[in-house]
Amino acid sequence: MNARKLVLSQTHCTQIPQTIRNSLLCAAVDPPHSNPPFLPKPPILATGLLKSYFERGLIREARTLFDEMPERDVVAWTTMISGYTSCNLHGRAWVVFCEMMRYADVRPNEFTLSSTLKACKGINSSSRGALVHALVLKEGMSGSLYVSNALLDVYATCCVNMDKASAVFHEIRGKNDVSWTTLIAGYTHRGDGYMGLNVFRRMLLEEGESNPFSFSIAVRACASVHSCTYGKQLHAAIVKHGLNYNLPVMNSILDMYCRCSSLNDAKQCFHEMTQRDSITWNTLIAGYEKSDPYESISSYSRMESEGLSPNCFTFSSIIAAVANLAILSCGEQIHGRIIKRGLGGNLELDNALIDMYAKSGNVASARRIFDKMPTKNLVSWTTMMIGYGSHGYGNEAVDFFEEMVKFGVRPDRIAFVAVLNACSHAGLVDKGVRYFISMVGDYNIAPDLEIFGCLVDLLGRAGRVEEAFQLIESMPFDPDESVWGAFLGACKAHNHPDLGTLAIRKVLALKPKIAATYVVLSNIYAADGKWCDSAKMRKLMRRMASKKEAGRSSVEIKNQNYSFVAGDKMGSHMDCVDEVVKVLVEHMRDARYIPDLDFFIHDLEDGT
DNA sequence: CTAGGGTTAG
Repeated sequence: MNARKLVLSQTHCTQIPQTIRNSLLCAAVDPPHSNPPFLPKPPILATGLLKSYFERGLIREARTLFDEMPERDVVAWTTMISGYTSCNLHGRAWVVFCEMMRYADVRPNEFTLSSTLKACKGINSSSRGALVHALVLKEGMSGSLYVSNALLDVYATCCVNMDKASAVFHEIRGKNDVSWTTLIAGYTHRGDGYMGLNVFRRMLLEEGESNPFSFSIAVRACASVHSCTYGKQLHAAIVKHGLNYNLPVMNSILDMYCRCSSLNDAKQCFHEMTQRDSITWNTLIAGYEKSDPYESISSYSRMESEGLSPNCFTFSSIIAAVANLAILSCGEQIHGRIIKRGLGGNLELDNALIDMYAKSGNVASARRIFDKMPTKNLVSWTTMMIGYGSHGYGNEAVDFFEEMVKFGVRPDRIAFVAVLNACSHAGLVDKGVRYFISMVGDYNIAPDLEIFGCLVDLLGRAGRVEEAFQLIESMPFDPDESVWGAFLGACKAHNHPDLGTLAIRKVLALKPKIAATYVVLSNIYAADGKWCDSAKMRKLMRRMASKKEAGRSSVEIKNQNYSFVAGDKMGSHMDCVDEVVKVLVEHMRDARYIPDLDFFIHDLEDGT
């Protein structure tokens, strides 16, 4: 080591553990006698220091030290690569690997290759993974289980399908549980839960051995296919293997019950858990968020009273729950707590807040959050767009979409659904059609049934009913209830009785599951004077509605929340609602709006 | 110096 190196080491050493510092300084002051002076020992100590820097997140220091190292062996290079990936700087890790291959006179070993493959996964690049794959073959490293498993993981997470991953998997001789779990996770994380479960079963048959990792990912697969039956079987197997004391495994079981909407099982599972961490609570809170927002909020207070502090995940769920209930004052309170806890700039939380303010009718506040965000992603833009679109600002929503594209954010399918809905409500038919063409042509997004539904609605609302019908006939999907429903509305609004009759037949053949469909049908019959058919629809609807919990609406009046279902009598509060409705009707008359009484719900008693 | 699992947003 030269003198310059010694000085540098001392400056670096101010922030490192005493033991490393001492050994490094000793090594620098007293070179080992066993080494001849012109053949320096490999920089083992400096590499140890490098690793220590990365563990503490001291990236700049690590880089400076590495740059100053007079001699850098494979281990030093590999430490840089794995150090960067462990700090989530996968791009830099890749650059170091390229530098090593280009300029350094060292050959990569199995450590280097598997660390580099992890970096490829981090930057989501299967092509770079394939490059490393070639190198693996060239270096004769394909026998290394670590390398093969890392390669399998890159292909499983970054490729469009599982072909390459499964090819790698089948070539591994002496597969271990990591190989199996990586394959299962690959299928499961891309939404192919059945295939994931299939591989899991094969693993149990062939391996005869299981591990907690594979169990929790298999449980996740059950959740993704909403199979509570498989989930319960796995739960039983987990108890049998004594894994019901493994916290991550039980968290995944809890999540599975929530996602399968088995809230009673979720509740029981939660109570039986001997150990709970913040993920347990977050899972429960997120699970209740969709079906029982009140319970979600009360779980949150219980979580806090048990001394666990909520994090971004907790608040995201709570904000979503509040958004579903549209209780603005509560949302503002939670927003305050988020700021107090210093979680203000979190991207996902800000996105949830935009949605909450927009759903509570406060589009301006939503926009304020959006404007203040240090970084925005596609979800931020889309949420804001939906906020505009669903409050009658169709033109603003469309402008917003344009601005987003100009900003360099690439829209996905959901963003197109949002902009098409906005066009539909703003009456911008031609623009909407152009967006559809651009979506397919410029963005290479395959339209699905939902997108075709938007298009049918767009054409139908604008009165281009025949075109809408041709579209339904020519699209590569079987139209569902919502497509026919949108079309039916158009037939009625623009007076196309023949196509309307056809649509009615099609809708009824699908045995509708949405109550609103029966309302539309009933009203169409009623408008036509077919009272008997109309009543039949009401009857079918009531029979269906009684099977499931009624959809509740919430309203906030003077800091009081009222929740009610259609047809509810809210007692004395009803007077207040009636008053508001009367005022609204006055406004409508002033604006010379002629109400379409055909759309009024004909609440006929059965048999009339 | 190396590989696999659990919770967020449109």
